[in-house]
Amino acid sequence: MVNRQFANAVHVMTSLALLKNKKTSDISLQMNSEQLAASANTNAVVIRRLICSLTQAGLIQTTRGKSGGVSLAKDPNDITLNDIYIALELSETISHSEKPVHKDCPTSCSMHQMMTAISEGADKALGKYLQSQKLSDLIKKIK
Amino acid sequence: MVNRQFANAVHVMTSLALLKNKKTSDISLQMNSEQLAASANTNAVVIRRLICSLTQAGLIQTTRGKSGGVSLAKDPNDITLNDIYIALELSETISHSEKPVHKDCPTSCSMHQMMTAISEGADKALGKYLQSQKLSDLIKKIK
DNA sequence: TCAATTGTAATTATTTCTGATACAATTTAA
DNA sequence: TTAAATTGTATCAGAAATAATTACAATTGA
Repeated sequence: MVNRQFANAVHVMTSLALLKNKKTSDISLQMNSEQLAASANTNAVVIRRLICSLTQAGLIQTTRGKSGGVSLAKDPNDITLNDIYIALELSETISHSEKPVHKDCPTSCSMHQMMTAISEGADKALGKYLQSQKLSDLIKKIK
Repeated sequence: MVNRQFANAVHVMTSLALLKNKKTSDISLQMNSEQLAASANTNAVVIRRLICSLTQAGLIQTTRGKSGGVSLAKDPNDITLNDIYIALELSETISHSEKPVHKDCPTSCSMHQMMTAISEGADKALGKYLQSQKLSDLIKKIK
């Protein structure tokens, strides 16, 4: 139940990676947020917000102003899904309540700490998997 | 970003497991939805909804009517967090859009299939971790 | 200087999740 | 046999999270 941001970010990165691999011409290997939004069937601002996160993480480069746009900053072979996931700074995979505990209930008193540990373990497991998925491998499956 | 259901279900199972381990008396080793709701600081109906899922999965037993309630159906040593997770039949960990694709865009055309594969991999990784966490181990950490 | 673009704030709309009320079905206990 | 307590479930209301939209400042190339 990770939200759509991640899927959209993967979409953006995939598009840019495919573009980077097109060595056939000298066209500027960048796309703008409108094009990316059209491809991902969402709004350009949604894409631009993702772009900010991905830029800060060093995964893409952006240029502002006229004829600006976005391009991949690294080789697809050096980018994993975990890099993308981390870039978005999403909240923990397994959420749990911050509600007050019942001090006379051992379970209630221990749950928060317990769920934090479980959540960390889950994040770690998820991260390990995502780290095994290179962007370069993903784009091989396209067309 | 798995929703609170899972945390609440773990809470319920933990409470019941602790109760089952109390061998000190012959009191009926069951709790009702009101007690569980109080412990988890939520509504009794929320708990009853979880109870239904957990019962159908064979993890707990419920008895209806006066002096009814809920008790653990198996040994905590034979229950993992994955059993609980599966019981809830939550949607996939990584969600992605069902929106129409742009047929002239290779990325758009491939994304759904790609994200489905990624999501399955993530679910599998998460499941493997959750399977390693036994309820019996969790309750050892309490008090 | 103008047009195109990113960056970002603010607002609205939509979706998802939780909480609450109500009541039928069941079953025990008095 | 009747009353009370409980699960099971439907339905609605409210809250919270997410996504979409509008608007505009900042930037930069042509």
